Amino acid sequence: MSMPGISLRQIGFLVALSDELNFSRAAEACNVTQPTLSAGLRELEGTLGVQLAERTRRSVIMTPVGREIAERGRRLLIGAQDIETLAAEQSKPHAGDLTLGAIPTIGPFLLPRALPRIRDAFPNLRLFLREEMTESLLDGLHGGRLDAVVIAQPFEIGNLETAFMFDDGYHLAAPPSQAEVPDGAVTGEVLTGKRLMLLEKGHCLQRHALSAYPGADIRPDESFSATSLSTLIAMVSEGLGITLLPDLSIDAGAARGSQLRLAPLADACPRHVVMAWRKTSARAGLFRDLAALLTQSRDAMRTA
Amino acid sequence: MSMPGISLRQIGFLVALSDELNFSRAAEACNVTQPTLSAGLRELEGTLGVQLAERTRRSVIMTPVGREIAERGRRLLIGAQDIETLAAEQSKPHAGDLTLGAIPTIGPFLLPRALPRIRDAFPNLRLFLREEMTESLLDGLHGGRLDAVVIAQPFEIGNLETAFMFDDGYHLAAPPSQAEVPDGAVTGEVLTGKRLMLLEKGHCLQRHALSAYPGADIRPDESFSATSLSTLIAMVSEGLGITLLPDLSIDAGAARGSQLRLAPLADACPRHVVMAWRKTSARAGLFRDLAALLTQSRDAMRTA
DNA sequence: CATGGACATAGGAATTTCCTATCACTGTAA
DNA sequence: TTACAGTGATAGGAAATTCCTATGTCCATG
Repeated sequence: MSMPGISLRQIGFLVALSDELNFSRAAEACNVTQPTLSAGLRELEGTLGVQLAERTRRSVIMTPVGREIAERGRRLLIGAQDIETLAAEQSKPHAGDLTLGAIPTIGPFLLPRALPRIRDAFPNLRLFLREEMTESLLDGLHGGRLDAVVIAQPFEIGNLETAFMFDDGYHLAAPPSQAEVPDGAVTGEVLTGKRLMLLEKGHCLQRHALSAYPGADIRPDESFSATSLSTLIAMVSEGLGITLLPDLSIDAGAARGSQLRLAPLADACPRHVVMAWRKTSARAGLFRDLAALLTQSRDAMRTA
Repeated sequence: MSMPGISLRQIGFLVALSDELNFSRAAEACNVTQPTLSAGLRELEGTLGVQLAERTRRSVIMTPVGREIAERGRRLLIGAQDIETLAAEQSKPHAGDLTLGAIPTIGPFLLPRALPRIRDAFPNLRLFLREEMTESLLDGLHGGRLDAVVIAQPFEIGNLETAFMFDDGYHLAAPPSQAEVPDGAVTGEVLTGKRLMLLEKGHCLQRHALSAYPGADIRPDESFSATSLSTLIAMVSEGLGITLLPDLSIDAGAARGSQLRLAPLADACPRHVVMAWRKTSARAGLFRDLAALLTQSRDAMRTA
């Protein structure tokens, strides 16, 4: 294993530059001055023997190799940080910073309830929470911006490790006026031929809700799309249509105060809510513990 | 992406130490003096905040974290080297050093014939060849000791990329005395109930030959095992038993000069010979080209 | 034409690196 | 027991590197 001629610092410069496409901003991101970054990149180009970025006076354009190397470099930096994290986890288990992402149809209903429990179990953990849609979460995970994410399967997992947390079924939500929705539990039959109001494109709930009854003739109401579950609930209250709401959101009280008719759909295919992280992550143990805590929190909401 | 506190150089120290378990030898491997490595490792332990190695006066023992971090570090170094290789490949395509491994039942018969062709096509490539058994080759590949390997499927590929090269069938090889083996092509039936002499444990040809006729009652001759194909051929010549020889070795003239009776087994399941390399390798293009050249060389042997 | 923002360059101070020389210790062999 | 060989740690200083400030040069824009 011969010694590398390049340094992580220089790789960091390259990655920052490929993100910012601007020497000064990249330098700032690296906590160095612009000349330092400039020299560092020049030296990297020297040792590698290839041009990594085209500098015109006005803009920076990465060369194809530059882009490729920046991408590999990003993975390298993540690996280096994993090593540091691993060491930190070793000396102070379950402490330090953790950036956790969650999809908007789960995060706001689950995490606030779970926070006391988490704080209690891991008092030295500083939790940074983010809500994004699945695709963005997975990007962030692979790019090192996020450490772990809470998402709903089915979805295309890449090179990820997952821990199952709980299944999340659906309630039918209809305006109080809509008498065709009975009180109490109903089955998927009431939905046949109906049009559902859904969240806007990109939310996995959209896709999942439509496949809650595989083969059934359930279609989206193309004329509406909501940006959040609370908007959706408001729209249903206004009598604009019906929708499926995740059980979790209802148990969390999202529909409390509104005049919805809610009926559990016991026979719907539930979503599988999981915690996911990079296979190479240094804190799989923490993530698994965290997943268990979130499962507990969800169970507590059910019985309450 | 915050800047790492550790350096590749220090990681290199750790990896070398975990390989050598001796500061002086590790230092030599890193081309530094022992005090330098000593200080570097101490500093690494300082920034990581964990002890990586226990130093007694008499020996070095890696701590569990030390081992884990060394393993991750090794992957990091490979990634860094891949970047350098990628850059080199960019500025001088298909040049530089390449360490190619091959199993002993293929390498010696294929590579010598192919060398002129390779030299011709890639005059700036310096090829280092190694012959090892499959398991060792795969280890070397993942550990960065080898860049690409030539092996025979089926086998458990890990995170590898492969390029198919050619199928390699079998000839039945028997002593000249053994009249039960007819001249000309034969089918698997002649083998039923027979005992085959094979290479010693670890050679994939052993396993492959026995499964050339799935379901057939062919068993190894436990009392013999050869260390190389030429030994095996000599043993058959001596009348000690019969065996299956790969077509490639015969076309390469391995049995030339011996008194074997050779009969092609047209209906045997052939081995699939492939080139394999790390998915993350920077020279997939070169490897694919090389595989094509080797396929050509093999075909040339057939027609000749 | 003046301006602001971009990246490159220069020079020097501060830091870091890394070597040689040496120490302190410990098993081993005479 | 003593001498020795081999281990990793330590010290000190020379050399190299790093990285900042200040400045230069070019270009697009108003």
